[in-house]
Amino acid sequence: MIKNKQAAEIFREFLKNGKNRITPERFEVMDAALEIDGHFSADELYIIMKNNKSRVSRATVYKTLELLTQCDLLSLRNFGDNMKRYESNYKRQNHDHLICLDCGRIVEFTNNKIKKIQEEICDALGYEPSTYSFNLFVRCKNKKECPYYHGN
Amino acid sequence: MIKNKQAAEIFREFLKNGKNRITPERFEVMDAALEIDGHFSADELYIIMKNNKSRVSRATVYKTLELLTQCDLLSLRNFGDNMKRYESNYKRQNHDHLICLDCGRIVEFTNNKIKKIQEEICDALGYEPSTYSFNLFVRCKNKKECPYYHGN
DNA sequence: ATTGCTGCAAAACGTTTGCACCTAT
DNA sequence: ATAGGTGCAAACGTTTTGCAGCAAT
Repeated sequence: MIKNKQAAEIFREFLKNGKNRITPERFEVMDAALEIDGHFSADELYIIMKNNKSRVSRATVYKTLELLTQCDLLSLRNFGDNMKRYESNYKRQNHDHLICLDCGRIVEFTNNKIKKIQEEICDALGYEPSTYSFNLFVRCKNKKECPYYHGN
Repeated sequence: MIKNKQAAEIFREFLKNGKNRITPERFEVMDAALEIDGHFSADELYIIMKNNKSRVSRATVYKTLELLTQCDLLSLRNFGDNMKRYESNYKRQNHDHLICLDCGRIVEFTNNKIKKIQEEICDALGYEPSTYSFNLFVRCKNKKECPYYHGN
C-alpha cells in the first residue's frame, strides 16, 4: 500500500512524537508528494491526487504538506509569486534555484559555498542555522533563441 | 510637495520613457514608500497612507509599487509567507535577511561573496543576472533569553 | 471514551481586474 | 481628442477555518 516505506518510517516517528495521529490519508499524501519530480504547489498535488481517484480532501492535503515540511521530508520554496511550492528532500541533493523572468524556466543548481556563508553569518549574529533560500532571478541572454520566451 | 526630489527625478524619467503618465498619486505613493524604514507590504503602505488622510486608492498603491520596483527605487522581497514585501533601495546598501523562525525577528546583513556567486552561476548556465534573494531561516540560540520568542 | 482528524463549504487573505469617470498629454 | 490613470467594488487564486461526523488511540 505505502510506496515509500523508508520515508513512512520517518513520518510515522515524527507523528508519534508530536501526538499527531497516524492516518491513512496522511500517508497517501506523503506518497503522492514524494512521487513528484520537482516543485509543486499544494493545489497541484490535490488535483493530481483527485485525478488518481483519491478521496483525500483539499484541507487534508494542505495540512499534511505542512507536517511533511516540519519533519523535513519536504522543503518549502518561494519563487516570488504568491504561492507556496514544495519539493521532496527525500534522497535528493540540496540545491538552489535560478528563475528566468523572461521565459519562466526554473533551473536547479548546487553551490557548496552557500552553506558556508550560512554558517558564517549565523555564527556572527548568534543564531542557530535552520534552512535558507537562495533564488537567482535572471534574464535570457538571447531571447530570440529561447523557446520559452514570452515577452515582457 | 514632493519630499524626495532626487528619487522623483528618477521615477519621472522612468515613467516618461515607458509612456506612463506623470500623476500626483504616483508621487504620493513614492514618497510614502521611501519614507518607510524597513520592509512593508502593499496593504500596510495603503493603511499608513489612509491614516495620513491620503485619498489614493488601494489599486493605485499596488500598481505604483510595481512601477517603483521596475525602476529600482524599491526591491521586492519574499520571506516565505505569501506576501510581497517592498523595501527602499534609495540611498541604502544592498543587504540580505535573516528570519528567526522562533521569534520572528528579521535581521539584515551584508555579505559580498553572494554577488560573486550570482555572477558565477549565471555565467555557467548562460543567463544574464538580474536580482537574487537570499534568506536565512534560523532559530534562537537561547530561546529563554529571547524577548521575542513565541513558542512553536 | 476521548481527542484529534476528516471532508465539506464558507471565509479569509493579499492581490488583481472591470468599469465608468477623470486627467495628463 | 485620446490614451492612459483613477477609485471603487467585485472577482480572483491560494490558503485557512468552523463544524459535524468519524476514526485512532
